[in-house]
Amino acid sequence: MKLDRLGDFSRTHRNGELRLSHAGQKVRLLGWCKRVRNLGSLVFLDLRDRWGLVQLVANETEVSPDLLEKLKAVRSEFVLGAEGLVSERESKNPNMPTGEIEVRLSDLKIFNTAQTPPIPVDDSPEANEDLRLKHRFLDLRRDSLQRNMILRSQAASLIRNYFQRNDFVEFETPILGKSTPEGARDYLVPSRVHPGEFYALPQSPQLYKQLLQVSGFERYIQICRCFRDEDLRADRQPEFTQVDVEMSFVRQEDVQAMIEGLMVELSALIGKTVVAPFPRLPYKDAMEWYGSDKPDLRCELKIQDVTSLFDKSEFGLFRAAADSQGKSRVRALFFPGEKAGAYSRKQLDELQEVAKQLGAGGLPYAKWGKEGFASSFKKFVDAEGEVAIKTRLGVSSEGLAIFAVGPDDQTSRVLGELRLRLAKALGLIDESKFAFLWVVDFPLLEWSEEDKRFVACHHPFTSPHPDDLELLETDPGKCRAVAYDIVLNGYEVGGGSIRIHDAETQSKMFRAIGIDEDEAKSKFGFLLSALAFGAPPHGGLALGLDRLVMLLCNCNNIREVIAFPKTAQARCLMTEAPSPVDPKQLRELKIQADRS
RNA sequence: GGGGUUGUAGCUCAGAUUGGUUAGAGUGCCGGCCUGUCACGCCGGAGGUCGCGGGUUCGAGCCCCGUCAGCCCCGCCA
Repeated sequence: MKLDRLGDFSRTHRNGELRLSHAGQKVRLLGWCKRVRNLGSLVFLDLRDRWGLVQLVANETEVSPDLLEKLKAVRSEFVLGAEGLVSERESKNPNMPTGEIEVRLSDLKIFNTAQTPPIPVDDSPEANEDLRLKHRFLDLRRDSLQRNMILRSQAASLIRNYFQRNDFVEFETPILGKSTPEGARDYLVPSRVHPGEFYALPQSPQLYKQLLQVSGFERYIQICRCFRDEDLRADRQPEFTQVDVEMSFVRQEDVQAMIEGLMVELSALIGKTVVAPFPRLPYKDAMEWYGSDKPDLRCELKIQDVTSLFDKSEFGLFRAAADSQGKSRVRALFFPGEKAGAYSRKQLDELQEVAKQLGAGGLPYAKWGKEGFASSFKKFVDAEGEVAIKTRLGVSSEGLAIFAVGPDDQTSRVLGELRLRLAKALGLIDESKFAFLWVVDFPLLEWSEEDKRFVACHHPFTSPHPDDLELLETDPGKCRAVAYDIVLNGYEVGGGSIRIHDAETQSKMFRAIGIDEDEAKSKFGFLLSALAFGAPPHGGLALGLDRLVMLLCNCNNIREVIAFPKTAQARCLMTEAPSPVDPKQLRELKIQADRS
């Protein structure tokens, strides 16, 4: 097919903006053909651009036979230029914004043809994700991804504007950095100039932003790509974007207030009203009530301790917990409602399967439904006992209670997960809500069975809680950190801390996690040295931009807000990265590939 | 590293009870007809390595073993 040249053809309007008020105007439009409807001597064509759709029409009594033939030759996704008169439609379409008008063609340019797309370019039904990723450039033409990418751009712009307004300085820190111990696996980049030596891509610009505080910039912001060579999830990509923030002379509350202001504005971007300050929940309470360090507060149900109800019970499993002096506890969740009370044997079995996979022995339950009281441990519960359970759990009518027994870390895991699943299945989550909260007072350190030492929960630059300083040397596992996560609808969308700003505390911290003086010097010498030259008290946080935008877009997968994401196996199906390289490149780098 | 799940026409899927003739549907695509369509309609047509390899069987889309790929989860992610 002979193509037209763009020449000096340019658009006078955007397709989606034409209205009845434009009637009578001669317009020039650009875009892609969404669909042709050929009625013989009357032909319609929907023309799509970034701003919307408009219907073009040609009628054999009005246009030349050549133009009509040309129009009939157009196929889906051809790239077109159209010239014509905006006219009121004979038959209007109330379902589209431009549905009152159409453009009566006087000229048509075909700038390019297109093969039949391997995936549908409209929104339903959605093609398999591997096909979508392979032809991502087509996938990105779809309305939903166009919307997501545009919202992402708006969010990034809002964020820059917000921090600019608040006197932050935007920085760019090195991508080629130094590999440090602790934390995630690094992506490494070989140095050609220094054979056998490697740069590491940043897991986060943590140390740079702290050093910029030492330099006196006081307020730092960077929207930066970070890299972690760990396995992927629906909300985790090997490269992701962080909104990195750091401030001098601040307390935890100052950082939180600054971020809350931003969240209010970001929420408003999609028409959600949220009220600051957000709830603050100590880590301990989050685990106790919600079984999670990132609870979804769109559902208000709380885990309850019911151990003491069973201190005289015949039910050995629960009785043992009551006798264990806190080593083991019986904890329960009650889901109110008819639907919960009517949970079937089969559904309960499925829940039990989930509980077992999470490490529980089984899933004791009690339910109150149309047939009255039923329970997996009913034979151990008399009428009085049932009343006691109902009173403790706050059961007023129908519903389902599930129980977990064992050490806290296990019962939290089980009940935390089942809380989410059941709340979702039972419609107990208010989907319209944007539920922010801060989880605070995280432990500073946790024991690593693998490494046989304490490791930092957050990172090794996190300040110990001032009240717990002594514990760092006497009982490190009990020491709290001045660290805080911001959680939205059950997703951790950011985390930060007040940092250690003096060399002595920093050395103490390194000691606590088993990094000796020599190692500390060789790995973090620059930091220790900087802290010794008048580092101000400082702290900050980093937001996961991808997750945040994912939630703004009402998606449950981070790939929907990343233009060119990778698969769960960390491949790009479009470019087929990663790939073997030319042996010559390896020789230059003095690297041998071992593909065994 | 482990567990679960999916893979059949360009795309989305069906293919049951028990392994049995020529593997179907919708949509898309190609051709014809059609002056008010907008998920256009009507008529006709083309289109299949049932992911790949091996095995069991007289016979495998279906059963078995292996393998590859997508997705979800655990571990991992300071």
